Amino acid sequence: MGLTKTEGYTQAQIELAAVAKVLGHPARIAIVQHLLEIDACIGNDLMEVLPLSQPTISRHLAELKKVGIIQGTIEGSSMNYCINAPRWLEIRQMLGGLLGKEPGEQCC
Amino acid sequence: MGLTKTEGYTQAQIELAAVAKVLGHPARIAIVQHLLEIDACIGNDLMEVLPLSQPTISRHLAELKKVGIIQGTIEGSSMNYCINAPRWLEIRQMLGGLLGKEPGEQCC
DNA sequence: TTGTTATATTGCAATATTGCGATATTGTTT
DNA sequence: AAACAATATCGCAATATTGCAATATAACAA
Repeated sequence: MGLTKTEGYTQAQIELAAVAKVLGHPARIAIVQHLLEIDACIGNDLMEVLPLSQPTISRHLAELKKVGIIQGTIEGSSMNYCINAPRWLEIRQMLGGLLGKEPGEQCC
Repeated sequence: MGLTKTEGYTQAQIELAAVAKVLGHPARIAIVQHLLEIDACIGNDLMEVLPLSQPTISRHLAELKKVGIIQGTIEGSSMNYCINAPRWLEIRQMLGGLLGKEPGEQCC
């Protein structure tokens, strides 16, 4: 099918998975790391950072934007992408909530 | 293509993405949460927790195992899956290292 | 041995993802 | 206006993912 079932899960589980999924690609990890590093970024800079073509980078940026990790504003004829700070803190909470749980004793 | 390029990224980026990717599905999120909750788990319990068939659950378990999030030991005729504690702490470090970075001033 | 239980694997169909070249689109410059 | 720059979208091909039914496998029970 290729289509993920959404019935039977909590909204929190679905959203957590959606965020993790978007982070599940090295190019998007690299983009996020780069943005966190330099605080602001014009999209084309990424052509020198990533081993991908311009259209492909554009798509990865769109995916990151879809779940709110980054936001972009128009800056003349170029785009100004950066981390969406409030959302980033939200994601930290969400993922942190999962990661923070203790695995307990080794049982098997 | 459908095939993710791996050249041009650091090993850390590739591994981080691989872990995030596996967490990028609500069923696998639910499995991990459930395992963290009850500390141990026999695979078939999941049939009552997830809205999925037995073969599909088995595949999700296999994916979680592939990146080391869970481990399974044979317990008679059933499986005993649980969180791989040392690996879990490793993953917490990896993902935490990314999430912990401050997004800085809102720039756009 | 035969049946039962628990899990894994196979085979398939449907959809999703990834990547790029070509082409829009939009703003800027000359 | 015409050329240029930066980014987005389209169209395509190749591969990946998801899900289930059917089947295999393995341990246990009667």
